Amino acid sequence: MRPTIRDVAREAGVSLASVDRVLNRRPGVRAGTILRVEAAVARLGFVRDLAAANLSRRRDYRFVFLIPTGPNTFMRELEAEARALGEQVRPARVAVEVVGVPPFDGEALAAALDALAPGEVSGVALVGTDAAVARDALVRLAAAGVPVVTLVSDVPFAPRSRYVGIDNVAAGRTAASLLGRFLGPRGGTVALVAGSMLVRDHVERRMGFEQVARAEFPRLSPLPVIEGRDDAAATRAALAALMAREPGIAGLYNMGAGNRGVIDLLRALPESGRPLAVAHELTPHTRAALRAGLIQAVIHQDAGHEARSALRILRAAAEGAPLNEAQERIRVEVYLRDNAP
Amino acid sequence: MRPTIRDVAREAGVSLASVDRVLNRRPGVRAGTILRVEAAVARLGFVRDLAAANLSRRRDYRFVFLIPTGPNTFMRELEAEARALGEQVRPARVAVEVVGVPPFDGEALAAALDALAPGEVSGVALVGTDAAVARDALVRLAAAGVPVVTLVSDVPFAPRSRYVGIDNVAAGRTAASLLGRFLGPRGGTVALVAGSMLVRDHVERRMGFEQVARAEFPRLSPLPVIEGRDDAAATRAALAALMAREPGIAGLYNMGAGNRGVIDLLRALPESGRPLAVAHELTPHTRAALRAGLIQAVIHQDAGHEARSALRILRAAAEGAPLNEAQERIRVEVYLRDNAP
DNA sequence: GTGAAAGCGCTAACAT
DNA sequence: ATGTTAGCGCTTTCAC
Repeated sequence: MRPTIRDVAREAGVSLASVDRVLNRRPGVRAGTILRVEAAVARLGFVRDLAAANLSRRRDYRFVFLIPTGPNTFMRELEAEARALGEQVRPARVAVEVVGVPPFDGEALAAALDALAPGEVSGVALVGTDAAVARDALVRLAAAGVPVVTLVSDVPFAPRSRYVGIDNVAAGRTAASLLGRFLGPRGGTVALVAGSMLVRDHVERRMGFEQVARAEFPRLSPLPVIEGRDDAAATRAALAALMAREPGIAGLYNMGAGNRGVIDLLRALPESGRPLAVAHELTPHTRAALRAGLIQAVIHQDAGHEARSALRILRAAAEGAPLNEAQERIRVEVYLRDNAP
Repeated sequence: MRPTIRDVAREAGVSLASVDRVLNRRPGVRAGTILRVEAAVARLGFVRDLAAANLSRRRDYRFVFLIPTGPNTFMRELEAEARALGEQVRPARVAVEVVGVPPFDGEALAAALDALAPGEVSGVALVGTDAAVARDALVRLAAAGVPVVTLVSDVPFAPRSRYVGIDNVAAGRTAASLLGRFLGPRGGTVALVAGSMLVRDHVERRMGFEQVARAEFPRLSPLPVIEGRDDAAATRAALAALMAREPGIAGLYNMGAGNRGVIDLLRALPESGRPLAVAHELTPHTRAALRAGLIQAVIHQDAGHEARSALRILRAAAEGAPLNEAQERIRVEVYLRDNAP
């Protein structure tokens, strides 16, 4: 039988309340008593039952996830994961609420953040738009004592703020490595497509790509970045225009969303004229394109893992619990046709 | 305020005990009462507090992990993860015990399994050795009602038995894809190294490799598999012998452990004569080799994820709870120098 | 069949 | 500074 605070109290010769005070480091206990209780705890190997403690405290948690609206497949998956997670943790008395926010819109994000009543929310996770207004709203929220994590795209707003997502520089480096090796010693020109150079993740991916291209694959010539605003049609049009004025493109790296546009364009090209392509996020579209050989590799981040990780981090912050850091590292996943799930 | 069984009882006009009986589908309740309770549950949106339920049931869990002994870095990491996990879940009244078992030894594994008293253990996770004796012991254990999962290397012993680990055929396919692309149109002969063709994971990796090599990279010529028993020295010796009698090896796929032996040998080779290499499991050694350019890619499985997944599955089985299947899928991770964490 | 009441291990008033 | 006691939400005897 595992020891309880009653056992500890008896062993230390004090009351339950004193044991509780010591365990929770509450004031009002003599130093000597503290020592006796701690000795008893050590002797018995006592470990406090978290469930019982939380039950007694009748704590309820409410966490809010701010996720961009719009057709972006990855964001929709992230939202679905957050909602599913909410169902899963409900029996443990924690509520997860998903709030939609217009994408690429710092003002809207700031407004949504300011609308949160600090007393009523135990923590906030949000997909960042790196604008000054948003940063300010985050600072206010954190100042009010609400734990905050940024998801997928970071907004560094405080020295100790946490980011849940991949290392986007590493992702860009990986893309360059793959394209560099796949293209071989001949190299070639490479088209770079982003959603917007105003979101941090795309900027960082580009940086990583250039680093490796320059240092290790000098025969790789990246063209200036074109922007597709994470929209399929716009991306396709911009890319088509680029290919028209820049013949002989050998490689393609889509750092943003809008993969449907890229894939449609690739499919329309004669096989001999198709660049080798690397894209982000495994979705039904990119998976099909991998299988069809239209895309050679996909760099991926696991939305479910990110949602769970964000919740674990917020929960730990809310209850002052420790964290298994290794579990929270989001992987830069690489999928070829053969290991795609 | 979230509803409790008291609210449900009041709403349905019955007692707490009846509500409890209905919620837990225990017999001895009239059909009409059941309906009234269920209606009240639905009306109030009642969700049972799991922590309180477990507390009241005063349930303790004890799970046993059977992990091969020996110097295999990956297995040591798996053990460390299992132990760390044990610390983490102790406050929730679940104990995780790690038991060492000699590797590649079906008899020893069977003996360890038979030594488990079915009544005293809530679930067992084990790294499989696919021998008949082990399979029989697993059947006995499962028949005694103990939930079982196989880890890393499967032992199919029952139609509904669960396996926690990567799809090793996909891993082998991925290795072939990478080597095929990296070597380019010239192709070349490829050395295949395994620990033992008696463990299922290595056999499956080989199968996957051959599939892709034949179908997609006909210029890739895999040599017959050599075995190193997951031992660095033995692996190095066997590989050196192979290279001596088979000059001009262009690629290398180590499906097993013993990476230290492979890496030492590669380092000793003149740079021009080094095959491009793909290995399994990211460890300090393989990470360093990636950075040094001695290995081009590592196929990895996350030991921490596997340990946590095994525990979640066993726990769910023990308490009859549902599972988030997506969370339990172990990824075939691919690491190049640039995305290695 | 159904209900009342006593806990599970811990916390939080409220005494002392 | 320390102890007593009444719960937290649920399960489980044991009566009725």
